[in-house]
Amino acid sequence: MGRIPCCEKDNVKRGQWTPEEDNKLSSYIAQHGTRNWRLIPKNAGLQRCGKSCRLRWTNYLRPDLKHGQFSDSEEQTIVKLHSVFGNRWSLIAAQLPGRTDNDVKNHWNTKLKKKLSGMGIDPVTHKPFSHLMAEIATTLAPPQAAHLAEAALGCFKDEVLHLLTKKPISFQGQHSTMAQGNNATDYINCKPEEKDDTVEKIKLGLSKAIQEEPEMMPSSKHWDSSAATSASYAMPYSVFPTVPGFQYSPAPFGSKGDASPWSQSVCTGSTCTAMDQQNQLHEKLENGDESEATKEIRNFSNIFNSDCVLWDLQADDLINPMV
DNA sequence: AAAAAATTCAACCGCGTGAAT
DNA sequence: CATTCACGCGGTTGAATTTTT
Repeated sequence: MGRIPCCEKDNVKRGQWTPEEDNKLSSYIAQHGTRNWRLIPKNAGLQRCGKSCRLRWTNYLRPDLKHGQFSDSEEQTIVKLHSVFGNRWSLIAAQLPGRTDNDVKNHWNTKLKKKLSGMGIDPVTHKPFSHLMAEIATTLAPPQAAHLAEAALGCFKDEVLHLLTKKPISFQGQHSTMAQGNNATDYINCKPEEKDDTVEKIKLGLSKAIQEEPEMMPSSKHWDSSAATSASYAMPYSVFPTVPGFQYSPAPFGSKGDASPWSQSVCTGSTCTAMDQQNQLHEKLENGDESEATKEIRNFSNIFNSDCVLWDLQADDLINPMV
C-alpha cells in the first residue's frame, strides 16, 4: 500500500500555538532542520500535525521573516505583480524578502484591494471601472448596452454621483481625484473608500438583467476596436476618470473566470501586441501547456518592457526568478 | 463606558501534483 | 501500475483586536 499517515488526526492539538509550543518547534528545527515534517512534531514533543507545524514555521517562526507593516514600496510591488500574475501569492511573496504568501494574501485582501476599489480600479482586472463600462457598451449593440449598463450603473451609483458632483475624496488629507493626475505612487498611498464588492455588484446586476431578457444577449460578437474607442467616449460612463500616464493590463493570467467580456481588454493601437502576449500565455496555462507557459514566463521581460502594463513593472524589479 | 461593527491575521481546509510504496 | 500520502498552494474561517456608535 501507500505511505503511512502523517499523524493520527484525532490525537492532534489544533488552534492557537502557545509560546511553549513555539519554543519546542523552533529549537527542534534549529537543531535538526525541516527535512521531514511528518516526524517533526513527534520528535519535538508536540501534539500537532506535521502540516500545522510546517505552517507555523513558514508563516510565523522562521527567523528571516518580517513582522511589521508593509512599506509603500512593498505595496507597490504587490500591486504591480498582482496585475501580471493574479492571485499567485507565492510568486509575489518570492519577490518580497521576509514576507510569506499568507502575509501578502492577507494584506491584499484587507488593504490593497480596497485601495484599488476606492480609486475606481477593479482589483481583479486592474482596469478602471470606466473601462468595464466601455466594454459593456462595445460588447453589445446600443439598445442592449444601454439596458445592461443601466443595471450596472445602479450598482455603483455612489461612484457616479461622486464624479458627477465632483465631490472630493479625501486621500490622506489631500483632496484629489484620479483625473487630477495621480501617479502610481500617489495612487497606492491613497486612503481607500469602501467599495470592495462593487465589481461583484456590477456583475450581479448584469446577470440579473441578462436573466430577465436573455434574448438580448448576442450569440457572438466580434471585437471591433474602432467601436471600442468611439463608444468609450460616446457612453455617458466615460465620465469616469482615467489616469494620465497609465495604461491598463488585461486580466492577470491564472485568475479564474476571466474568459468573460469583463476581462477582455480594451485593445487599441500599440498596446495590442503585448496584451496578446499575455493572453496567449494565459491560454497556454489554461490549456495545461505548462512547458510552453514556463518558457514564456522565463522570457517575461518582453511583457515587462512592453507599454501595456499598468504598473511600469520592469524585469529588473524582480529579485527572484519567476520559475 | 459599553455595545456593536469592522478589521486583522493566524490557522485551517481542500485541492493538485508528484513521490513513495 | 495503482494506491496512498506529503507537500505546497490558494481560499476561507473565526477569534482577537480595534474602531465606531
